[in-house]
Amino acid sequence: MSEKLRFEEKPRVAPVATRRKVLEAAAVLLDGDGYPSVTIEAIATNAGVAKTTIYRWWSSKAAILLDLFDAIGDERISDPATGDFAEDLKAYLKSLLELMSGTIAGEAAAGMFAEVQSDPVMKVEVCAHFSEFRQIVLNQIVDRAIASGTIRGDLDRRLIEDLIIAPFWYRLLIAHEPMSLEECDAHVDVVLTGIAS
Amino acid sequence: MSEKLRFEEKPRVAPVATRRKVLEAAAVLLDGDGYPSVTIEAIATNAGVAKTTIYRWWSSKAAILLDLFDAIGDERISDPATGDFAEDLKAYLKSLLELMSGTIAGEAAAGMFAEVQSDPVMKVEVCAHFSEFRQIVLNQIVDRAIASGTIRGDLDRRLIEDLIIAPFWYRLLIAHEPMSLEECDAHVDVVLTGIAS
DNA sequence: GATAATCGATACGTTGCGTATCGTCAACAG
DNA sequence: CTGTTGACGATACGCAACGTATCGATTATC
Repeated sequence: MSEKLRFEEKPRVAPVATRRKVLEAAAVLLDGDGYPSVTIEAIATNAGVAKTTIYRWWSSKAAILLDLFDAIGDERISDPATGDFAEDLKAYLKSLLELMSGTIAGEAAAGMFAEVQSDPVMKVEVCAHFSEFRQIVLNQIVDRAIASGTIRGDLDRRLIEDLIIAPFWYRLLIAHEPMSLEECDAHVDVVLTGIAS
Repeated sequence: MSEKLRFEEKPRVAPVATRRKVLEAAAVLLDGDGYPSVTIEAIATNAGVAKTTIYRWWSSKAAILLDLFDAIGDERISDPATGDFAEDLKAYLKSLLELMSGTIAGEAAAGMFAEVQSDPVMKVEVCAHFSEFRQIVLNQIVDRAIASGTIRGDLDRRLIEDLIIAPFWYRLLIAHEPMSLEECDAHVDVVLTGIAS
């Protein structure tokens, strides 16, 4: 004890087996009867896990959905790096579309945002997490385009990235009519050239 | 009874006094302690109205929020018609911003979308309503711009309008960091010219 | 083989939703 | 003036889900 006290980092995450059972049960429910059927009690039952166990490792339903969202999305969106900015963006949007429409990640996101409206603490966490999630790859793509002079360097980064990505989430989470693959392409083209004649 | 039976249209809306009391109470709650405090029972208490009365006229909390959203937004967004497309768009976005950030309309919208995640029936209604709401004025502005040749006529209408409006809603409802007035201007400019060098 | 962490089961209190019942009150028509 | 109708308030339910507490059993780890 010659050193300062070490507050050892306890593993504040669920044991893998438990986490796997819980997230899988949540995914099955979400995929089956949709978001309304995703309740803590249903998850517990379907996972063959006690409700108390869930509350030991997750603070709320939003936390579970966020965890699930991450588990699905992790390492599924990679940088296309085709060498062409437009192609990169199109590939990026399409892989995002595939993930969000082809899996339950989209519904997890929708449920997540619904949940945090009544939970200020998780709200900032989810928003921060979501923002980070969206930026990891997009940032790299935009970085290259700015460095190579493909796109204007005088614009605010956020403005650019929102312009690219906002319609995607808007269609998915608000309009509930996800973009099609063709619309992804068309969207990228018009973002580049603008709508003016 | 020589005529066909007439199924007279009963007035399926609440009497004005009741509606006013309920929506006002909902607004006060939303403005005060935020969305989590907006419960049917709290609305009833604050409005000095019995819960049964509320259920007589509204099918769910989402219906109340939708009604409130309309009541606030109705006739508050007018067509600027300045003669200049960019100016029209900027004025439009700013008045929308003022409405959504300066009143509780934004929070009503957020609560509305959270609510309908667990209510498939209201979900389509809210989405349709919301889509209509957003288009009334924007459509006119875009119409004029296409007619006058200010913007390209070869683009999909939805693509154009989503590009304009999606970042606004994305920032407001998902990122929970509404655009600033300056960002509205900058956004319109870049939508027109694109981000390419 | 002891200690600690994790777990399942169960019970509990609470909130909020949505329904049912019933007596009251006001408007309005005959 | 009286009867009918429509809206209302009060109250009581039943129910689902949340989140907490307790406690004995199980597993892992040293």
